[in-house]
Amino acid sequence: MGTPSFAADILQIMLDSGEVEVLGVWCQPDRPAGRGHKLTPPATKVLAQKYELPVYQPLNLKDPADQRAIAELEPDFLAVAAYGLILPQAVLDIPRLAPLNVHASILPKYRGAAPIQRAIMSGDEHTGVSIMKIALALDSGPVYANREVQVGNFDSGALQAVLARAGGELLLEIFRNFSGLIPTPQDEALSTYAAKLHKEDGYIDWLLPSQNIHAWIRGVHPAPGARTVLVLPGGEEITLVVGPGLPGEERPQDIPPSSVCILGGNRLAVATADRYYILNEVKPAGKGFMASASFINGYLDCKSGICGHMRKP
RNA sequence: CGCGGGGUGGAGCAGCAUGGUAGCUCAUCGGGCUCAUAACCCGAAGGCCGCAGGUUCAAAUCCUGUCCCCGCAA
Repeated sequence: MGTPSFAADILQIMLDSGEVEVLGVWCQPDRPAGRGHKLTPPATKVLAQKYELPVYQPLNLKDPADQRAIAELEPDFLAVAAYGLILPQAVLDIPRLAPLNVHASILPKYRGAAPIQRAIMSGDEHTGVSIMKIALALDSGPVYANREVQVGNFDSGALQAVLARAGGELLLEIFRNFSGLIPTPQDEALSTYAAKLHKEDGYIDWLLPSQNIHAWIRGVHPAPGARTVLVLPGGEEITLVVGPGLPGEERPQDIPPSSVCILGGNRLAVATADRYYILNEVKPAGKGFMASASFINGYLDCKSGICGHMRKP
């Protein structure tokens, strides 16, 4: 049971293993999405159909008929990842062995909707995946196992793929050794909550040190995206979404933070509290991502010195 | 019928309301300067202006149709 690509990646691992019999796939109903509001199927559904697996898309799982449909399959496990629905106790009681959830953090830290992003934004050096028995309260069940992953220089999109793989493999291990496993209750006192990200969370504060900015941008990339507004000397403003870049050389005294400069090698840089932050790619409003050198060529007049400054949207 | 932006030499853009020599910043190639360079100077190549019709003496520019791309929102 799961809906977005994180869940689809894990499902793919189950299918590739050949060790698991997937009885059915549950995901949220197709929703109008994308340009023109075309009805779009979730990632897991697309994958399930490719393998001709039965797909179920109930609005919720409160209807006894939908619950019965699950029960009739007589599953050993329920494996859930980013499903986006609350499972009633009646559903949790169905599997013969256990209802399991793959969560992209080392619980009890980062319960909730955006564990990957929040871990990166906080500058954590590592995070991971946990697999726990599902309880009624959000992400609170006792943990069977977890696996750490280095955050490194990943952004959320890339780290999600890494965590999905780790989660899938861990899930397989649990399936294999389930009879010997005893889950460990979470320490409630240590729990933290990773709230869903909103667009405003992507607004960059250029007055922070470059490392914090670097972590922040990677955390919110690619969704909801790191946003800022470039104010040109003439007063014209360009709204930008920026991709992850790199901290650069130290900021000279006479360049105030949030100034935008072009450094040697045609690099687009923003002054922060301590260093320059070098932008690799940038997306002007209404356009796609482009190399920052291309942006300079097409949008900026100046070749050196301060070419403008950034402000929050 | 959700809202919007765009298709112009390899890249990113300007030009289009007031039709009439194809522009800018890069990249590329050649030459020069320099101990040297991603710096600087000089020069060159490279475009049927998405496609199809229409209006006109004349269309990148106006009109119609068509294809493709992208962003937002969810």
